[in-house]
Order: sequence, then structure tokens, then C-alpha cells
Amino acid sequence: MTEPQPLVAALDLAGYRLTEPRRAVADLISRREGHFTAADLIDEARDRRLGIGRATIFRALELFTDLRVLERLDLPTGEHAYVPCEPAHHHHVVCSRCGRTNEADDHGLKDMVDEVARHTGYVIESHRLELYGVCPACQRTPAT
Amino acid sequence: MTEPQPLVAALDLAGYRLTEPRRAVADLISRREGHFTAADLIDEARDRRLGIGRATIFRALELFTDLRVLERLDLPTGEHAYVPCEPAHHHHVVCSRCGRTNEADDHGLKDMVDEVARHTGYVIESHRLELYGVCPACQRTPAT
DNA sequence: ATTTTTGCAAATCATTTGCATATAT
DNA sequence: ATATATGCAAATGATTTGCAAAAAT
Repeated sequence: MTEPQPLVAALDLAGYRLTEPRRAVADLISRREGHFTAADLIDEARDRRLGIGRATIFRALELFTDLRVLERLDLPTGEHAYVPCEPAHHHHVVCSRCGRTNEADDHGLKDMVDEVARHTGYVIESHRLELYGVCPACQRTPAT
Repeated sequence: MTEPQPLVAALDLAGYRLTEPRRAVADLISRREGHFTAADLIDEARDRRLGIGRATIFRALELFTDLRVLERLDLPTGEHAYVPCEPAHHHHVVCSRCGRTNEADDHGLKDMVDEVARHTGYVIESHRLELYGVCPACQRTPAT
């Protein structure tokens, strides 16, 4: 197992201990396409009898999120989901059928933000943009 | 009390019953600036002894959200907040200090969405954009 | 009169925490 | 050796639900 594991690398880089449970969570995450919820990981860990506690999974998710290798999204349904991502600022397109995600270039968003700032007088500090749609693969598949 | 109450009007228009508790929730909402959480309303209702049940407040919030006179946001902290809004599609700028909100013109966003669609092959169905910053009033006030 | 709403309490769901034990450094 | 991380079970917090009583139509 010498594949790069960016999640684990991020832990190491930030000086956190590389424990078995954390590696296992990183592994659970890396084998997923698109977004997933904490419950997804907890269920899978239970089904595969990995012996990782619920709390540990939540703690790992929080840690990865703090390290910005994971991003927490709020789906329109109100569910909390996570997506692995690069540390740079960016946005996601989330497929509403399969959950697969792609990064969305936020080219042009900056101008819009400036415009809003000018218009409203706010000093804009951050923003979140989430796009939802149907990915190319799902477009070829009859809707569920 | 003949002021227009758009929340109540929306209920009526959609054929829901205009009950005392719903009017009271609409009233609690209308006297707020900016966003608020379900807990805010529940606390206020309790403090003012309005005799409205927790469940009723959640049910009213859900109803108003379905009617699109209220929008549910997910703040960066993970809290769920609501803002009253016009039924048309739009976005908000939320002040991170006082919670006041303004509408953000999404001028220019459409081009960006089209660009992402072209780039990723997704058929974009919807999006959420939330901007956070400091409003003009708070800029004049020393930070908390 | 009938249907929709309500309030309450209990249930559910997601997430967090305390703490003694186990593990990585 | 020592600090950090884990698992468990219990605690918390938010939201939902069942149901008999109350209110709107």
C-alpha cells in the first residue's frame, strides 16, 4: 500500500499521530466517489467490522475538515455531507443522482462578489457556492 | 393590525388555515432583523409566554420554507438559520456580526454557471450561494 | 360536522463528551 | 515514558412524531 494517501499525508504534515483508526477512516473516504455522510462511514465501518467507534469517525472527519482536505457541505435536503478536496479555495458541483462531485471553477465569481460588495456596502469575508445538477454519467442513465 | 404580513398572506394563498400559532410565528419572524434560528424563536416564544409549542414552531418554519417565503441557510458554523425572503430566486449576504441580511444580485452568476456546465458536462439544476461579511453598520462598530 | 392544527411528551437522529485504557511518538 | 488518541456509553441538542384535544373551515 504505497499509493499516496493525501488525507494521511495531511495528518502527518500537521503533526498529528498516524493511528490505525485514522488511516482506516482515510481509507473509507478514499474509496468513495463523490460526497458521503458521517453515517455512511459509520455504517460501512460497522458492516465491515473495522472496530472503529462512532466518536472516532466524527473526530477524524472534524480533523480532516480542519486540515482542509475535506469539506463539509450542506445538501439542499439539510443533510451534512463531506467531500475530499484540495486545500485551495474552490467550489463543487454535486450530482443530485449519484453524488459524484467535480470542482467548479469560480472564474467570474470574484467580479460578482465585488459587485455585491459595492452594492450593499458589506465587506465580504467569505462565501459558499454549491451547484447541483446531473453529471454526464447519470444523464445517460434513466432517472431513478 | 392591518400591516401586510407576507408570511400570513402566503399561507392564505396556498390554502392553509390561518391559525393563531401560525400568526404568532409569522409575527415573531417579522420582528427580526436578519437571520434567526428555530431556537431563537422557541426561546422568544417561551420568554414571552406565547404558549406556542416547540413542534408548532418547527412545523411553521417548515411550512413557510415550503412556501418559499422563508429560506433555510446553513451558516458556516453548521447552524441552521432562516431568512424571510421574496419568492424569486436570489441570494443573501449575511453579516457575520449582527446577522442582518441583504439580497445579493446574482448578476453574472449565470454566466459562471453556464461556464461550469460546459466545463464539467453537468446539467446544472440549482445552486446555492451564500456570502458572508460585515455590514456597513457593523463596520462602524468595534468588533465584538 | 369535518378536516386541519395544536401541544405535549416521547422518540429519533446526529453529534459530542467524560473517562479509563490503549497506542504512537 | 509521555502525550495523544481511542472506544464505549452516556449526554446533549436539534428536530420529528404519535395522538388526543382544540380550532378553523
